[in-house]
Amino acid sequence: AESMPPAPYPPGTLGSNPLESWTGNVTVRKKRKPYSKFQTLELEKEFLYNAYVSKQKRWELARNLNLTERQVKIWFQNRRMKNKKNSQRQAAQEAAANAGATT
Amino acid sequence: AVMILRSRFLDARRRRRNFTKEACAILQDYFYSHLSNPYPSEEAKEELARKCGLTVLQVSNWFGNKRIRYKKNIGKAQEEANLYAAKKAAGEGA
DNA sequence: GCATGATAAATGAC
DNA sequence: GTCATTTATCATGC
Repeated sequence: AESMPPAPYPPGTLGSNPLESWTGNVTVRKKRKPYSKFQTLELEKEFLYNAYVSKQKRWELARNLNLTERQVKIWFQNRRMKNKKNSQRQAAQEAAANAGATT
Repeated sequence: AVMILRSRFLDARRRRRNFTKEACAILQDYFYSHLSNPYPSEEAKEELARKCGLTVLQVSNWFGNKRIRYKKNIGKAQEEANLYAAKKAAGEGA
């Protein structure tokens, strides 16, 4: 089975080729803007304290870093995913090392 | 200066290596064979990863980059790549 | 000098 | 909340 494309596809508004309907992503999304070094460092410091930020803390961070609460929330979500990904990567490397050592 | 040293071993982008031609051929073959829905399932990704000697994450990255970069080239020379799968399939059939 | 792989913001499904 | 994505950006290969 195949995965479903994540974005909603309004009917009839897609590309010319019916074979490639997935190319018609009509969602209007904000352009990605990298955060400043200061913003990233402050967020990282708070993430080190706890991976889940309270609403109160989120409000303070948003105000101090000139971000929206939504941006702070999403940053922590992405940061947790990054953490998990790195953990899995490290675990896989260790498993490979052990497999090589046991032979 | 400090951050440059930090990222030098933390960032995998520094360790980036191009995939082998065999791996790229396998990935492109799947991509152009599923142009109507180039979203491989987790199982398909694992199989592609095994055949290509890559990780599932690398396969996901490749399809993500391929989809967006294919989309940006529609109307240009990218459509010529459609012939890639078509001719290959025809060649195998014959 | 761009092609390419990996990552950082941002969205949507569930 | 997670998580597979989209998209722009980054860093590298050649």
